[in-house]
Amino acid sequence: MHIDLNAFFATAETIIHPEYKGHPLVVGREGRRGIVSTANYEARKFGIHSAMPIYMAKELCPSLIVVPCNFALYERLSNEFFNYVSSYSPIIQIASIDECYVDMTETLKNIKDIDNYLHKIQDGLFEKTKLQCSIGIAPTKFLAKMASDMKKPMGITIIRRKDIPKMIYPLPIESMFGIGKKTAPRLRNIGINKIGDLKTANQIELKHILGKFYFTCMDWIEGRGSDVVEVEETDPKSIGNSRTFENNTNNYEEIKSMLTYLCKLVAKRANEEEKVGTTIQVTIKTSDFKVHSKSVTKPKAFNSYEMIHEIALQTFERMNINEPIRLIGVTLQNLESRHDQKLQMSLFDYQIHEEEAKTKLIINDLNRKMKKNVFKRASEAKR
DNA sequence: TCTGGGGTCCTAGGACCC
DNA sequence: TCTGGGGTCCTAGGACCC
Repeated sequence: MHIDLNAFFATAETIIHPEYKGHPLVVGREGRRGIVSTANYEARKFGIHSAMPIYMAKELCPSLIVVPCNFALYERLSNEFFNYVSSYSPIIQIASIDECYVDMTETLKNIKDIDNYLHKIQDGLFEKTKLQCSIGIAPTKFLAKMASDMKKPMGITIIRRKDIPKMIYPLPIESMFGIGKKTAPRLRNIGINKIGDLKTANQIELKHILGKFYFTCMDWIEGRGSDVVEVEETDPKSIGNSRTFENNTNNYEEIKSMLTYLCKLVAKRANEEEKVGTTIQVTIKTSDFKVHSKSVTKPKAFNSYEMIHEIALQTFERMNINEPIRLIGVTLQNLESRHDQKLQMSLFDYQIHEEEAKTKLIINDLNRKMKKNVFKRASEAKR
Protein backbone atom coordinates (compact mmCIF):
# COMPACT_ATOMS: atom_id res chain seq x y z
CA MET A 1 0.00 0.00 0.00
CA HIS A 2 1.18 3.50 -0.83
CA ILE A 3 -0.47 6.37 1.05
CA ASP A 4 -0.04 9.96 0.00
CA LEU A 5 -1.46 13.03 1.75
CA ASN A 6 -3.41 15.34 -0.56
CA ALA A 7 -2.22 18.98 -0.80
CA PHE A 8 -0.54 18.34 2.53
CA PHE A 9 1.00 21.73 3.43
CA ALA A 10 -2.12 23.60 2.34
CA THR A 11 -4.40 21.23 4.28
CA ALA A 12 -2.18 21.58 7.34
CA GLU A 13 -2.65 25.36 7.24
CA THR A 14 -6.44 25.12 7.08
CA ILE A 15 -6.34 22.75 10.05
CA ILE A 16 -4.81 25.45 12.26
CA HIS A 17 -6.59 28.29 10.43
CA PRO A 18 -10.18 27.03 10.00
CA GLU A 19 -11.15 30.49 8.74
CA TYR A 20 -9.20 29.78 5.51
CA LYS A 21 -11.28 26.69 4.76
CA GLY A 22 -12.98 26.77 1.37
CA HIS A 23 -10.88 29.69 0.10
CA PRO A 24 -8.12 29.47 -2.52
CA LEU A 25 -4.82 29.19 -0.60
CA VAL A 26 -1.19 28.44 -1.33
CA VAL A 27 1.81 27.78 0.88
CA GLY A 28 4.92 29.67 -0.20
CA ARG A 29 7.12 32.63 0.55
CA GLU A 30 5.61 35.93 -0.43
CA GLY A 31 8.82 37.57 -1.66
CA ARG A 32 9.60 38.90 -5.09
CA ARG A 33 10.92 35.47 -6.01
CA GLY A 34 8.58 33.26 -4.05
CA ILE A 35 6.97 30.20 -5.63
CA VAL A 36 4.00 28.03 -4.77
CA SER A 37 4.97 25.08 -2.64
CA THR A 38 1.47 23.62 -2.40
CA ALA A 39 -1.89 24.89 -3.67
CA ASN A 40 -5.16 23.71 -2.15
CA TYR A 41 -7.90 22.40 -4.44
CA GLU A 42 -9.79 25.70 -4.47
CA ALA A 43 -6.62 27.43 -5.78
CA ARG A 44 -6.02 24.68 -8.34
CA LYS A 45 -9.36 25.54 -9.93
CA PHE A 46 -7.70 28.80 -11.03
CA GLY A 47 -4.88 26.91 -12.73
CA ILE A 48 -2.50 27.46 -9.82
CA HIS A 49 -0.04 24.65 -9.17
CA SER A 50 3.22 23.82 -7.36
CA ALA A 51 6.37 25.63 -8.56
CA MET A 52 4.39 28.51 -10.04
CA PRO A 53 5.70 31.96 -9.06
CA ILE A 54 3.52 33.55 -6.39
CA TYR A 55 3.01 36.72 -8.43
CA MET A 56 1.63 34.61 -11.28
CA ALA A 57 -0.71 32.76 -8.94
CA LYS A 58 -1.99 36.10 -7.63
CA GLU A 59 -2.63 37.24 -11.18
CA LEU A 60 -4.77 34.18 -11.71
CA CYS A 61 -6.58 34.67 -8.39
CA PRO A 62 -6.31 38.14 -6.78
CA SER A 63 -8.02 37.00 -3.58
CA LEU A 64 -5.47 34.21 -3.07
CA ILE A 65 -4.36 33.57 0.51
CA VAL A 66 -0.59 33.11 0.74
CA VAL A 67 0.79 31.45 3.87
CA PRO A 68 4.50 30.97 4.64
CA CYS A 69 5.89 27.48 5.25
CA ASN A 70 5.56 26.18 8.81
CA PHE A 71 7.72 23.07 8.86
CA ALA A 72 7.30 22.45 12.59
CA LEU A 73 3.56 22.09 12.01
CA TYR A 74 4.00 19.81 8.98
CA GLU A 75 6.42 17.62 10.89
CA ARG A 76 4.00 17.24 13.79
CA LEU A 77 1.08 16.30 11.52
CA SER A 78 3.33 14.05 9.46
CA ASN A 79 4.24 12.10 12.59
CA GLU A 80 0.57 11.79 13.53
CA PHE A 81 -0.07 10.43 10.04
CA PHE A 82 2.70 7.81 10.25
CA ASN A 83 1.63 6.79 13.75
CA TYR A 84 -1.93 6.30 12.56
CA VAL A 85 -0.85 4.21 9.55
CA SER A 86 1.47 2.13 11.77
CA SER A 87 -1.55 0.97 13.76
CA TYR A 88 -2.65 -1.02 10.68
CA SER A 89 0.75 -2.55 9.96
CA PRO A 90 4.13 -2.00 11.61
CA ILE A 91 5.94 -2.62 8.31
CA ILE A 92 6.09 0.95 7.08
CA GLN A 93 8.63 2.77 4.91
CA ILE A 94 8.58 6.55 5.16
CA ALA A 95 9.16 7.87 1.64
CA SER A 96 8.84 11.61 2.29
CA ILE A 97 7.11 14.01 4.67
CA ASP A 98 3.67 13.14 3.24
CA GLU A 99 3.85 9.59 1.89
CA CYS A 100 4.75 6.05 2.91
CA TYR A 101 4.70 2.45 1.75
CA VAL A 102 3.09 -0.14 4.00
CA ASP A 103 3.26 -3.92 3.78
CA MET A 104 -0.40 -4.87 4.20
CA THR A 105 0.00 -8.55 3.29
CA GLU A 106 -0.80 -9.84 6.78
CA THR A 107 -3.32 -7.12 7.62
CA LEU A 108 -5.47 -7.76 4.56
CA LYS A 109 -5.18 -11.57 4.65
CA ASN A 110 -8.58 -12.24 6.19
CA ILE A 111 -10.37 -9.14 5.02
CA LYS A 112 -13.24 -9.94 2.67
CA ASP A 113 -14.24 -6.45 1.58
CA ILE A 114 -10.87 -4.80 0.97
CA ASP A 115 -12.34 -1.68 -0.61
CA ASN A 116 -14.48 -1.08 2.45
CA TYR A 117 -11.50 -1.69 4.75
CA LEU A 118 -9.40 0.87 2.89
CA HIS A 119 -12.22 3.40 3.16
CA LYS A 120 -12.16 2.84 6.90
CA ILE A 121 -8.42 3.61 6.98
CA GLN A 122 -8.97 6.75 4.94
CA ASP A 123 -11.98 8.00 6.90
CA GLY A 124 -10.28 7.17 10.19
CA LEU A 125 -7.32 9.37 9.30
CA PHE A 126 -9.61 12.22 8.34
CA GLU A 127 -11.62 11.95 11.54
CA LYS A 128 -8.51 11.86 13.67
CA THR A 129 -6.37 14.49 11.96
CA LYS A 130 -8.50 16.19 9.27
CA LEU A 131 -5.85 15.08 6.75
CA GLN A 132 -6.99 13.72 3.40
CA CYS A 133 -5.13 10.92 1.66
CA SER A 134 -5.07 8.80 -1.46
CA ILE A 135 -4.39 5.08 -1.24
CA GLY A 136 -2.87 2.72 -3.79
CA ILE A 137 -2.78 -1.05 -3.36
CA ALA A 138 -0.68 -3.27 -5.63
CA PRO A 139 1.80 -6.16 -5.64
CA THR A 140 4.87 -3.88 -5.95
CA LYS A 141 5.89 -0.50 -4.55
CA PHE A 142 6.07 1.10 -7.99
CA LEU A 143 2.55 0.01 -8.90
CA ALA A 144 1.18 1.09 -5.52
CA LYS A 145 2.78 4.50 -5.97
CA MET A 146 1.28 4.86 -9.45
CA ALA A 147 -2.08 3.70 -8.07
CA SER A 148 -2.23 6.24 -5.25
CA ASP A 149 -1.59 8.96 -7.84
CA MET A 150 -4.60 8.03 -9.98
CA LYS A 151 -7.46 9.41 -7.89
CA LYS A 152 -7.12 12.58 -5.83
CA PRO A 153 -8.21 13.69 -3.37
CA MET A 154 -9.41 10.82 -1.15
CA GLY A 155 -8.93 8.21 -3.87
CA ILE A 156 -8.57 4.46 -3.51
CA THR A 157 -7.08 2.44 -6.36
CA ILE A 158 -6.24 -1.22 -6.55
CA ILE A 159 -3.95 -2.59 -9.27
CA ARG A 160 -3.44 -6.32 -9.80
CA ARG A 161 -0.70 -7.65 -12.08
CA LYS A 162 -3.25 -8.51 -14.73
CA ASP A 163 -4.48 -4.90 -14.72
CA ILE A 164 -1.09 -3.47 -15.77
CA PRO A 165 -1.83 -3.36 -19.52
CA LYS A 166 -5.14 -1.57 -19.10
CA MET A 167 -4.29 0.66 -16.12
CA ILE A 168 -0.61 1.55 -16.60
CA TYR A 169 0.24 1.22 -20.30
CA PRO A 170 -2.20 3.89 -21.59
CA LEU A 171 -0.82 6.57 -19.21
CA PRO A 172 1.26 9.41 -20.74
CA ILE A 173 5.00 8.87 -20.35
CA GLU A 174 5.36 12.00 -18.16
CA SER A 175 3.21 10.40 -15.48
CA MET A 176 5.70 7.63 -14.86
CA PHE A 177 7.62 7.89 -11.60
CA GLY A 178 11.28 8.58 -12.43
CA ILE A 179 10.62 10.15 -15.84
CA GLY A 180 10.84 13.93 -15.55
CA LYS A 181 10.67 16.95 -17.79
CA LYS A 182 14.07 16.31 -19.42
CA THR A 183 13.67 12.64 -20.26
CA ALA A 184 10.02 12.70 -21.32
CA PRO A 185 10.61 14.81 -24.47
CA ARG A 186 13.57 12.61 -25.43
CA LEU A 187 11.35 9.56 -25.13
CA ARG A 188 8.56 11.21 -27.11
CA ASN A 189 11.19 11.92 -29.77
CA ILE A 190 11.69 8.23 -30.35
CA GLY A 191 7.96 7.55 -30.44
CA ILE A 192 7.36 6.75 -26.79
CA ASN A 193 4.23 8.67 -25.82
CA LYS A 194 2.60 6.26 -23.40
CA ILE A 195 4.13 4.02 -20.73
CA GLY A 196 3.19 0.95 -22.75
CA ASP A 197 5.31 2.22 -25.66
CA LEU A 198 8.43 1.52 -23.57
CA LYS A 199 7.93 -2.17 -24.34
CA THR A 200 7.68 -1.89 -28.10
CA ALA A 201 10.20 0.92 -28.63
CA ASN A 202 13.70 0.46 -30.05
CA GLN A 203 15.38 -1.01 -26.98
CA ILE A 204 18.90 0.06 -28.03
CA GLU A 205 17.88 3.72 -28.23
CA LEU A 206 15.88 3.40 -25.03
CA LYS A 207 18.84 1.95 -23.12
CA HIS A 208 20.95 4.83 -24.38
CA ILE A 209 18.49 7.39 -23.02
CA LEU A 210 17.72 5.72 -19.69
CA GLY A 211 21.12 4.23 -18.81
CA LYS A 212 20.99 2.00 -15.74
CA PHE A 213 17.40 3.07 -15.11
CA TYR A 214 16.34 1.10 -18.21
CA PHE A 215 16.47 -2.21 -16.35
CA THR A 216 14.59 -0.87 -13.30
CA CYS A 217 12.05 0.65 -15.63
CA MET A 218 11.36 -2.60 -17.46
CA ASP A 219 11.01 -4.49 -14.19
CA TRP A 220 8.56 -1.88 -12.90
CA ILE A 221 6.22 -1.90 -15.88
CA GLU A 222 6.20 -5.68 -16.08
CA GLY A 223 5.23 -6.10 -12.44
CA ARG A 224 8.64 -7.29 -11.26
CA GLY A 225 9.48 -4.21 -9.18
CA SER A 226 10.46 -4.45 -5.53
CA ASP A 227 7.77 -5.30 -2.97
CA VAL A 228 10.12 -4.97 0.00
CA VAL A 229 8.98 -2.31 2.43
CA GLU A 230 12.14 -1.03 4.06
CA VAL A 231 11.36 -0.18 7.66
CA GLU A 232 14.87 0.85 8.68
CA GLU A 233 15.33 4.55 8.10
CA THR A 234 18.53 5.43 6.29
CA ASP A 235 21.10 7.88 7.61
CA PRO A 236 21.22 11.24 5.86
CA LYS A 237 24.05 11.52 3.34
CA SER A 238 24.24 15.30 3.22
CA ILE A 239 23.06 18.39 5.07
CA GLY A 240 22.82 21.61 3.09
CA ASN A 241 21.18 25.01 2.95
CA SER A 242 20.81 27.46 0.10
CA ARG A 243 19.17 30.84 -0.49
CA THR A 244 18.09 32.81 -3.50
CA PHE A 245 18.94 36.52 -3.26
CA GLU A 246 16.12 39.00 -3.51
CA ASN A 247 18.14 40.49 -6.40
CA ASN A 248 21.05 38.93 -8.28
CA THR A 249 24.30 40.21 -6.81
CA ASN A 250 28.03 40.30 -7.33
CA ASN A 251 28.60 42.29 -4.16
CA TYR A 252 31.32 40.33 -2.37
CA GLU A 253 30.27 41.45 1.11
CA GLU A 254 26.64 40.56 0.52
CA ILE A 255 27.56 37.12 -0.79
CA LYS A 256 30.00 36.53 2.05
CA SER A 257 27.48 37.39 4.73
CA MET A 258 24.95 35.04 3.12
CA LEU A 259 27.60 32.32 3.03
CA THR A 260 28.29 32.89 6.72
CA TYR A 261 24.59 32.63 7.52
CA LEU A 262 24.26 29.39 5.54
CA CYS A 263 27.33 27.86 7.23
CA LYS A 264 25.75 28.62 10.62
CA LEU A 265 22.56 26.83 9.58
CA VAL A 266 24.44 23.79 8.27
CA ALA A 267 26.65 23.58 11.39
CA LYS A 268 23.63 23.87 13.67
CA ARG A 269 21.76 21.08 11.89
CA ALA A 270 24.82 18.82 11.67
CA ASN A 271 25.40 19.25 15.40
CA GLU A 272 21.75 18.63 16.26
CA GLU A 273 21.79 15.43 14.21
CA GLU A 274 25.21 14.47 15.57
CA LYS A 275 26.68 14.13 12.09
CA VAL A 276 30.17 14.98 10.88
CA GLY A 277 31.26 15.11 7.25
CA THR A 278 34.46 15.25 5.20
CA THR A 279 33.28 17.25 2.18
CA ILE A 280 32.07 20.80 1.73
CA GLN A 281 30.31 21.73 -1.46
CA VAL A 282 29.55 25.31 -2.47
CA THR A 283 26.82 25.73 -5.07
CA ILE A 284 26.09 28.82 -7.09
CA LYS A 285 23.30 29.61 -9.52
CA THR A 286 24.07 32.37 -11.98
CA SER A 287 21.46 34.67 -13.50
CA ASP A 288 21.13 32.32 -16.50
CA PHE A 289 20.03 29.58 -14.06
CA LYS A 290 23.19 27.56 -14.67
CA VAL A 291 24.34 25.74 -11.55
CA HIS A 292 28.04 25.60 -10.68
CA SER A 293 29.54 23.72 -7.80
CA LYS A 294 32.93 23.18 -6.24
CA SER A 295 33.67 20.70 -3.50
CA VAL A 296 36.63 19.80 -1.31
CA THR A 297 37.17 16.66 0.68
CA LYS A 298 39.27 16.72 3.82
CA PRO A 299 40.99 13.70 5.36
CA LYS A 300 39.05 13.94 8.62
CA ALA A 301 35.35 14.55 9.25
CA PHE A 302 34.18 17.72 10.98
CA ASN A 303 31.03 19.72 11.73
CA SER A 304 32.08 22.84 13.61
CA TYR A 305 30.90 26.18 12.29
CA GLU A 306 34.51 27.44 12.13
CA MET A 307 35.63 24.54 9.91
CA ILE A 308 32.60 24.69 7.66
CA HIS A 309 32.89 28.43 7.28
CA GLU A 310 36.63 28.48 6.64
CA ILE A 311 36.44 25.76 4.00
CA ALA A 312 33.27 27.08 2.35
CA LEU A 313 34.80 30.54 2.04
CA GLN A 314 38.04 29.20 0.53
CA THR A 315 36.03 27.07 -1.87
CA PHE A 316 33.85 29.98 -2.93
CA GLU A 317 36.92 32.12 -3.56
CA ARG A 318 38.42 29.42 -5.77
CA MET A 319 35.31 29.48 -7.96
CA ASN A 320 36.20 32.82 -9.57
CA ILE A 321 32.65 33.91 -10.15
CA ASN A 322 32.53 37.39 -11.66
CA GLU A 323 28.98 37.62 -12.95
CA PRO A 324 26.06 38.36 -10.61
CA ILE A 325 24.70 35.32 -8.84
CA ARG A 326 21.15 34.34 -8.05
CA LEU A 327 21.62 31.67 -5.39
CA ILE A 328 24.31 30.33 -3.12
CA GLY A 329 24.35 27.11 -1.11
CA VAL A 330 26.58 25.20 1.30
CA THR A 331 26.39 21.43 1.82
CA LEU A 332 28.23 19.11 4.20
CA GLN A 333 28.63 15.69 2.56
CA ASN A 334 30.02 12.19 3.22
CA LEU A 335 28.33 12.22 6.59
CA GLU A 336 29.05 9.81 9.38
CA SER A 337 27.72 9.66 12.92
CA ARG A 338 29.72 11.68 15.41
CA HIS A 339 30.01 8.93 17.99
CA ASP A 340 32.19 7.15 15.45
CA GLN A 341 34.74 9.88 15.96
CA LYS A 342 35.34 10.52 19.60
CA LEU A 343 36.50 14.07 19.99
CA GLN A 344 35.71 17.30 18.24
CA MET A 345 38.93 18.65 16.82
CA SER A 346 39.72 22.32 17.06
CA LEU A 347 40.72 24.17 13.93
CA PHE A 348 44.34 24.11 15.18
CA ASP A 349 44.38 20.33 15.71
CA TYR A 350 42.81 19.98 12.33
CA GLN A 351 45.51 21.93 10.51
CA ILE A 352 48.19 19.84 12.22
CA HIS A 353 46.36 16.73 11.13
CA GLU A 354 46.12 17.96 7.57
CA GLU A 355 49.85 18.74 7.47
CA GLU A 356 50.55 15.19 8.63
CA ALA A 357 48.28 13.80 5.95
CA LYS A 358 50.04 15.86 3.29
CA THR A 359 53.45 14.72 4.50
CA LYS A 360 52.26 11.13 4.33
CA LEU A 361 51.20 11.63 0.73
CA ILE A 362 54.59 13.10 -0.17
CA ILE A 363 56.40 10.18 1.48
CA ASN A 364 54.21 7.69 -0.35
CA ASP A 365 54.97 9.46 -3.57
CA LEU A 366 58.73 9.39 -2.90
CA ASN A 367 58.57 5.70 -2.07
CA ARG A 368 56.79 5.00 -5.29
CA LYS A 369 59.31 6.94 -7.33
CA MET A 370 62.19 5.16 -5.61
CA LYS A 371 60.63 1.79 -6.34
CA LYS A 372 60.20 2.82 -9.93
CA ASN A 373 63.84 3.86 -10.15
CA VAL A 374 65.03 0.62 -8.63
CA PHE A 375 62.92 -1.24 -11.12
CA LYS A 376 64.24 0.87 -13.97
CA ARG A 377 67.87 0.34 -12.97
CA ALA A 378 67.32 -3.36 -12.58
CA SER A 379 65.84 -3.67 -16.04
CA GLU A 380 68.63 -1.52 -17.49
CA ALA A 381 71.18 -3.75 -15.84
CA LYS A 382 69.40 -6.75 -17.20
CA ARG A 383 69.61 -5.33 -20.70
C1' DT B 1 8.20 40.85 -11.17
C1' DC B 2 9.81 35.24 -13.95
C1' DT B 3 11.06 30.47 -12.13
C1' DG B 4 12.43 27.79 -3.90
C1' DG B 5 14.79 24.63 -1.10
C1' DG B 6 15.49 20.14 0.80
C1' DG B 7 17.40 15.96 -0.73
C1' DT B 8 19.09 11.24 -3.58
C1' DC B 9 21.20 8.84 -7.23
C1' DC B 10 23.76 8.46 -11.66
C1' DT B 11 27.48 9.49 -15.02
C1' DA B 12 31.93 10.38 -16.61
C1' DG B 13 36.63 11.82 -16.33
C1' DG B 14 40.94 11.96 -13.81
C1' DA B 15 44.32 10.75 -10.18
C1' DC B 16 46.22 7.19 -7.99
C1' DC B 17 47.20 2.41 -6.29
C1' DC B 18 48.53 -2.47 -6.99
C1' DT C 1 58.80 -0.22 -30.62
C1' DC C 2 55.09 2.57 -27.08
C1' DT C 3 51.81 1.64 -23.33
C1' DG C 4 47.43 -3.43 -19.22
C1' DG C 5 43.70 -3.99 -16.23
C1' DG C 6 41.55 -4.08 -11.90
C1' DG C 7 40.05 -1.10 -8.36
C1' DT C 8 38.92 3.27 -5.22
C1' DC C 9 38.25 8.02 -4.36
C1' DC C 10 37.38 12.70 -5.77
C1' DT C 11 35.10 16.15 -8.58
C1' DA C 12 31.51 18.44 -11.54
C1' DG C 13 27.33 18.28 -13.57
C1' DG C 14 22.66 16.73 -14.23
C1' DA C 15 18.08 14.41 -13.59
C1' DC C 16 14.59 13.61 -10.54
C1' DC C 17 11.48 13.72 -6.39
C1' DC C 18 8.61 16.14 -2.78
